[in-house]
Amino acid sequence: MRVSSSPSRPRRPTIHDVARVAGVSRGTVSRVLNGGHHVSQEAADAVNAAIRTTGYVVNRHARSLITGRSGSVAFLLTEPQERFFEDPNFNVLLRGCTAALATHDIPLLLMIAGTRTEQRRITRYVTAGHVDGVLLVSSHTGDPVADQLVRAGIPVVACGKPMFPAVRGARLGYVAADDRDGAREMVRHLVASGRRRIGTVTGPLDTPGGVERLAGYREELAGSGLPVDDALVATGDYSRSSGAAATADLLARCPDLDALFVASDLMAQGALSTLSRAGRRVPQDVAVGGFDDSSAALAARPELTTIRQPWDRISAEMVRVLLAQMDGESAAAVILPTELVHRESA
Amino acid sequence: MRVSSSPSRPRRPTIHDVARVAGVSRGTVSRVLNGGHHVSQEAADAVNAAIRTTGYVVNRHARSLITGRSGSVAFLLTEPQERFFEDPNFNVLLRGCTAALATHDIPLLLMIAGTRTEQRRITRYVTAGHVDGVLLVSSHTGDPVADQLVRAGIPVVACGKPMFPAVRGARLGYVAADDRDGAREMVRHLVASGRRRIGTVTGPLDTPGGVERLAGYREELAGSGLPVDDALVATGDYSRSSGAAATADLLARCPDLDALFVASDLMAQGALSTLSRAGRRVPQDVAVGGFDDSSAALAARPELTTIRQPWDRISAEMVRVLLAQMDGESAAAVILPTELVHRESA
DNA sequence: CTGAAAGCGCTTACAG
DNA sequence: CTGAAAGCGCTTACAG
Repeated sequence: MRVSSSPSRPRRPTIHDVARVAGVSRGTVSRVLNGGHHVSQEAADAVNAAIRTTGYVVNRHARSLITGRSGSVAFLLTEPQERFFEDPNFNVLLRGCTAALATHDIPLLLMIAGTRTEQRRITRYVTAGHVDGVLLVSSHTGDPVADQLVRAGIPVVACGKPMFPAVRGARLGYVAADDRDGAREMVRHLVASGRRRIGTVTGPLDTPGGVERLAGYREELAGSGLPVDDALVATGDYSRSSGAAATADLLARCPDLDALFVASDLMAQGALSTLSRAGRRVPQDVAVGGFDDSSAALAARPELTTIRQPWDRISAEMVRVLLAQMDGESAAAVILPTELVHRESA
Repeated sequence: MRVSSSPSRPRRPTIHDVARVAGVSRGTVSRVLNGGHHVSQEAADAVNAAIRTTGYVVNRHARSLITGRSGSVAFLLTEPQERFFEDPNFNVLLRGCTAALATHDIPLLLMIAGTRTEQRRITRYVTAGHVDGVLLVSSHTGDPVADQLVRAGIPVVACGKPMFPAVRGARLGYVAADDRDGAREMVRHLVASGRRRIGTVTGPLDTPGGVERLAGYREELAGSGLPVDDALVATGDYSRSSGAAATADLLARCPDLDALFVASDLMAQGALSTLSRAGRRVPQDVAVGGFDDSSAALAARPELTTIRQPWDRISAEMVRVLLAQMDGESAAAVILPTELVHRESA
């Protein structure tokens, strides 16, 4: 039975055509394609020449059918979409992962598990083996998708330290910036510049970034001999508007605050506009430190002093660790150092 | 010959298992899977039940091997990466396309053709049939990738009106906002508010957005009986910094300008900071109108009056048109209306 | 080192 | 409506 190919596209050359032109068997062509082991130099040369003259490109579907591997990787977002798509870091991460995978000739499938239906669909798709591994962007507690993928034995590497407990200790790699240390560095900087009433706007406390940066804030304050006052802590959700709202709360509770450590640049933008509306000058009246060093830091007025997360390295490491896991290595955890970027706001 | 499956993952059920459980042949199962034509209700019910009990999921590789279709679509970026990844619209577009395709159970492959090498790799990948269609984000003249894909007969739908001449009239669909009309609307608004020396910062003039918005600016000015002065025109590249630089030029050349139509919100952000550094108040001294209604418009201070591009509809239309093209329909062009969003800057 | 051959899981004319 | 069968393009033990 022949499936008629559309008339516009001529039949693409197959391994059989290459074999004929090279004067060898299809098995030999395949061996050349797969590393060239157990093939004489002569045969290999003939095959490579034939590949060139025929314009042969491997049919990945046929290959996948027999190897059982798809040759592709998913980039999976299980957050509510808005949050991450609003985040300038997301772009950097996505671009970095795409580029790193391209190096290995592995296409990236973008998947967004916003709704329950989508989650089910994606879980089915991935566990059906349509993808060899998953780069996961999701840091919330009890992510059912991540949980199921890991249980199903799919290699998964998360961005940020995973918090879903069911999975802890399982075959789940991750790559994260050193959130706690970064937060400490920022608070240290604020203290060193003479601030004494330092508030913080945290990320969601069911995310590692939320928890760890708050912990770093508290540790550094305590280490500096400053009181740790819960009235100085407000929680946001990483969005600009939540940063504005949290800052308004803080200002109402502690009118005397003279510095703010905000757990993301985007929230810091919101903090800046609340401060400006309240007539507080930055940094003279209130110093503001952000986190991420995303494009939002440069767009802010004044430009944000912030903690740089090495996103380019994070994406490269995520891909490296995932590929290793797909090759059977055990899941690795990689923690990357952060860096203080000094600008105008603190 | 059996490829040993990894011990951790049990063999997945195949069409054969479903057939056995349902008590029918594999052909019948396949027919049910592919629309259920020529199948009795009884058989269909039995098959569906068997699919449920076995947890069967189709093996797409096997299906693709025989149908010759991959069942996936590429989202291809051929711009220098930085520009688009800096653009907040990009996220909206990417998310929208992913969601629209997901509706049809079609995965989106993200491809970035930054370097020459990448372009070659991607062209080979796509023309080899690894993807059934391409959503193209690239508006520059003479894009070699787009050109080759269209020539190879791959269904392609571009975001924005394509400018590469070699391809014009070929099987290339596109979806675009009405750039010219949007520009006219903004200039009309500026004129109506009493502005007389209206400058513009254009996009790159080898992009339709650059060309069309400039044309709209000129048309509306002429229609309003205002002089069209080339000293009032400066060109940017859609980046924030280029908007800042172009505005500085304009201010030097025409210190008396009282309004600015900036062809993107991001560039308008740059314009705003140049204006602020120059001591010009917005909108009192200089009114500033943007274009896009991206998240940058809301982040700007003052908030930007801008032209809204209907990105959600653009992505949905791109997918619709591409799918139609993949089904053999001819390439369509869709122009979507824009809308003035009135905020603080003008 | 190399060829012949089996088989991956599916779809679809072809007969009935 | 339905089954038997061919065949999509590839990889990989198995013999030689």
